[in-house]
Amino acid sequence: MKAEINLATPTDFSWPECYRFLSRSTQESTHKCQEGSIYKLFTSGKVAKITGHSQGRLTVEWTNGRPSTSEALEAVKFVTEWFDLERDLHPFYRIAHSDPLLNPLVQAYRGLRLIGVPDLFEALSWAIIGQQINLNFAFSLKKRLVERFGQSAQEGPVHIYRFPSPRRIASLTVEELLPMQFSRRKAEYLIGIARLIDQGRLSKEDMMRMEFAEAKQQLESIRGIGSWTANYVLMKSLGHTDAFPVKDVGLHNAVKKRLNWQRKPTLEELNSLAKAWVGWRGYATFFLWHSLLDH
DNA sequence: ATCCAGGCTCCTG
DNA sequence: CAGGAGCATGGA
Repeated sequence: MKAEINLATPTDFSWPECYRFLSRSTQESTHKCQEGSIYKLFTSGKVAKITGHSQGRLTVEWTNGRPSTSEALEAVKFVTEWFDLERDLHPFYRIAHSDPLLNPLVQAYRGLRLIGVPDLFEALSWAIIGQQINLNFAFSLKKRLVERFGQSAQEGPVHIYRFPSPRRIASLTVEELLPMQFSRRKAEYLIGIARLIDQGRLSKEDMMRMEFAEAKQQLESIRGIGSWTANYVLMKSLGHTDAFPVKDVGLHNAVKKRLNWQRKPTLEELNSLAKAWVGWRGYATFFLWHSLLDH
């Protein structure tokens, strides 16, 4: 297996815009952005360097050892889901172009794709960590968890980490998470979900076979997962472009800012705006979130 | 100081 | 069954 793989990118793909989203926090702990490339640690313990190029091309390179066939396939699958490379965005752009709120965003961020969290446990954990608290605090909680319980590898001068496995988190007690400033509730949610996944009672494979409503219902039946978290995960990990976390504060702030309002929109107003986005409400939400990086 | 952050559960009346 | 307290902490 050669140590570099080329992937074709779709027409509507902007590496710089995706990179900008993935660089949004200096506290990010599960990948490293450096000089236009992104480094990611895979299960094998090998680090891949991902770089977008012009001419509709993206490369995945291994810097510390050649990948086996299965490792290469894992990486390709991951990158494809991470950048949503197989999505046909024409219907979304058609909707967005005739929408006063979305049109400026798709013009400005042309080629941005919904950056996912392909691993279901990581997506659920990240959503739970982010409940109620500001994003900076959420990033530092995640960083503590990752640096304490995740695998790591050395890549030049920097350590790079993987999000901890469900098995590792399932083995913890609530008391071990409290000193890291998790609330008791969040620690319980996290460990509970890790156990469900470790026991095989919750899996991405199963969830991917379900219709939206069924998947949402299963998620919401789990302690710690409400409608915001369910929709977040459906959108970021399970590929549902219409999942709509309507209670999201970031979404509220983005809409307020884009419309130049003095107040945040009500849920009724949001649902009303979003009627025009049906089928793509998750994508619309993601573009609105991205707009908060401006200014 | 008070309120709010990419919410949710649980308790109260 | 609607409404509200509590959660952990940092920043405005």
